[in-house]
Amino acid sequence: MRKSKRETEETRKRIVEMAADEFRQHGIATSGIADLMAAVGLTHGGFYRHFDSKEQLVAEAAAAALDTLLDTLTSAASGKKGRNGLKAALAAYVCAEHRDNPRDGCPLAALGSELARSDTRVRDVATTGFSRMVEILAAHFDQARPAEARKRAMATAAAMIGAVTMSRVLTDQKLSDSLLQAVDESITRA
Amino acid sequence: MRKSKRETEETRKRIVEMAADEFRQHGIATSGIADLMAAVGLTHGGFYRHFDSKEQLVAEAAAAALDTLLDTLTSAASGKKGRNGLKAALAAYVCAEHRDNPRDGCPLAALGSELARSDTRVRDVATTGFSRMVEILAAHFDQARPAEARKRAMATAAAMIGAVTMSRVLTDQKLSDSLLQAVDESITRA
DNA sequence: TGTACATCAGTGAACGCGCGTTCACTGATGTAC
DNA sequence: TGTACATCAGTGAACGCGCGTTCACTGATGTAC
Repeated sequence: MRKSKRETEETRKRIVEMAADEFRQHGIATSGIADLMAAVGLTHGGFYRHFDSKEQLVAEAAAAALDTLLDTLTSAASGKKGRNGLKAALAAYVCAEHRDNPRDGCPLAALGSELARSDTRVRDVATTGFSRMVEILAAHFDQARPAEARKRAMATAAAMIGAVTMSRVLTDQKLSDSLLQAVDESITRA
Repeated sequence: MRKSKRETEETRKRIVEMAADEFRQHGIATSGIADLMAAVGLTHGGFYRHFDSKEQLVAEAAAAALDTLLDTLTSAASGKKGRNGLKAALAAYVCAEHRDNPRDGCPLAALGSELARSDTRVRDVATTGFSRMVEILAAHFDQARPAEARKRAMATAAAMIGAVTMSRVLTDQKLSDSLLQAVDESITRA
């Protein structure tokens, strides 16, 4: 049953990517290894040929999800200067489509409070991801001095993450929609 | 072993309050009924004399935690007018002390992403709590028309919740501190 | 290039464990007369 | 007001279940000669 090196590498990658999806959709503590492996088309026993523990997978899945998010933000803003780049990134993040699809969205919004209680390795990954998100946003506050741009970018990132998280909590759709709109306007205007 | 009505009522209240604390500190899915009852000084079997299910307790604990939060915000801002009331509420919420003590802090910040995946009853409670938080904040945007004040209050609430949530994720203390400061300044300035 | 052997990806049963929930039981409280 | 009985808060054992993790095994892949 042994697989080739290339196949092994690809399987590992598929597990990480499926985990990133499942964790964002169902939460970390509430996603089981057996279900995850079944989703990839394997049995649970093989998991430990690829990872030391669930926690290691969480760290790698968070990193993968953050990479995707940062690519999305970067490409949304690409080719647009200053405020327009920021607006484009906001439109991609603070929107109903993102709210309704946690599975391929931002892991900080989908898992924020769970990440806060995760071990250091996982939180380190999230910290790096958040910093990179701030840098991407800061590049679009180009009329401010770098230190000031970074501060504004941090506040913007927190508002974006809070907006999407809370928009998913609210059971009142109109309220949820208007929250997203309010945050979008608030940042765009600032 | 039967207890008097008054004692029963008090026991029930103690369970709800302990649950509110434990959930905020350790998360909902990761807090067990047995541990919770032991923390209250009882055995787990008695739990179902008071509640139909864990989910019901979650809803009541979330409501209790939100009540406390709203009292805190209200009393922080009390006696201060307009912008000064907002500043006082912000100082109580977007701060290191709140970040470092999830156990008696805001349940939306402590449990946001878990609440987003909770059942409708729990999310209804969170929705009401969020709306009331928005109303408290909106009262301090008194130079704007009511609809506009409400919008700004929603954006402010999202930023506050996002700030505290993310400040708990970050492993870099300086970065965490400066995130709180950036959000505080950003809202105060707006 | 071909052969013999070591490696190891994946399987599926099994591990101990803690979960939410149920239940028979105890004995103090509440109630009906 | 006192007595007899029903109620029910709390106990602790037990339920089925799913969790993360381990392990003996299989057989294809990789490697050494």
